[in-house]
Amino acid sequence: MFERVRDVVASIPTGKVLSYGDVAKRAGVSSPRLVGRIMSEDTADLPWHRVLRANGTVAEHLRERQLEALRAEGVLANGPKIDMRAHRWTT
DNA sequence: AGTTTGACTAACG
DNA sequence: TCGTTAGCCAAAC
Repeated sequence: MFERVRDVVASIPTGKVLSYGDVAKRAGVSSPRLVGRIMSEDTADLPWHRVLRANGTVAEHLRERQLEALRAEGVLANGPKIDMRAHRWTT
């Protein structure tokens, strides 16, 4: 199931983002916490910065890197939060 | 085997 | 808009 989650995250196009809940749903896992936990263990090649909370914020220990990475991909934050409505990956 | 802990979310106040 | 509560799964103690 970890592979499933990783696959979903890896398939997020540059400039787009997903919430943990979205990733969980796409990956077919039961809880968004799983996604977070999985990524905390193994983010090796994943664009983990493209995954944020549903409200567009991120955990503090990641926030700086997160925003920096997203900024580099064109997902500019209007402050400490990301504009999910604009950048949410919808297919 | 039971408790604690997270890169979480949705619902309430 | 921000803090709290309850529900959630798997790993670490």
